[in-house]
Amino acid sequence: MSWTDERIATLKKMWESGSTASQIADELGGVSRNAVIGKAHRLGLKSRPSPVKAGEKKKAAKPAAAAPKAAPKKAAPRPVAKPAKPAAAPVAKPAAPATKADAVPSQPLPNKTPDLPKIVSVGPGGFLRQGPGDQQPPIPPAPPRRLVPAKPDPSIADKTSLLDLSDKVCRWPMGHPGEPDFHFCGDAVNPGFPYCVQHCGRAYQAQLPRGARRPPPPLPFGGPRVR
DNA sequence: CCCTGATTCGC
DNA sequence: GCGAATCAGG
Repeated sequence: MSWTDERIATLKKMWESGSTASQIADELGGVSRNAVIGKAHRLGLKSRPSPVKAGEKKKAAKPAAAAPKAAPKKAAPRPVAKPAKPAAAPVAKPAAPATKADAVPSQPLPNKTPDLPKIVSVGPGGFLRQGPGDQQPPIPPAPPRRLVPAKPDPSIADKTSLLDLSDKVCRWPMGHPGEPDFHFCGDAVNPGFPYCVQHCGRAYQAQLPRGARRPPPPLPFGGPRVR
């Protein structure tokens, strides 16, 4: 599998939405979790709440890690020494949740929250499912108007692509990412929601108890891909 | 054990 | 550039 524009776009969207690398990899298909992470980093995306780095100690004694490695798998001695690179590239935004001490949920308002981990889930086609409340933050700068350029495939020339999403059009996925005709609904949204009225009906179905749940619920175009 | 992301390094 | 192997925290 190669990293096409579409796949990269999906990767970016999902990564920035807080989807895990596994989810992204699974959605894209044909790539491993590691591949996604590797690509994400190469793209310059970085540092979602990483479990390992979250509890960063002040002491950055990194070299210790390399030592125990010694003989990985191949007996090939690795004289390579990559020692001093301490002040690499600190994140522009200092991590908010340094310790559990913070919290202070004193702001239920959906106002502009600085860096709280956005709770976003990914729907059937890799779209962003967001709470109606926090629709506002995610698309502040209305990007340059693009009337369907950069879309080599004529079959989706008039469709709503991943890049054409705005807070005014329905984000319901039609098809699956990576497929040639993948696009979004694009209808006018139900105000306050990411979807049009019709798709809101699908997106916000009440969750029934497990026992009483209807197995074959309506899903867009066959629902999630089966693998 | 499972999960997560980060990093390294051979390809 | 890619991603498996590896590391490391939860």
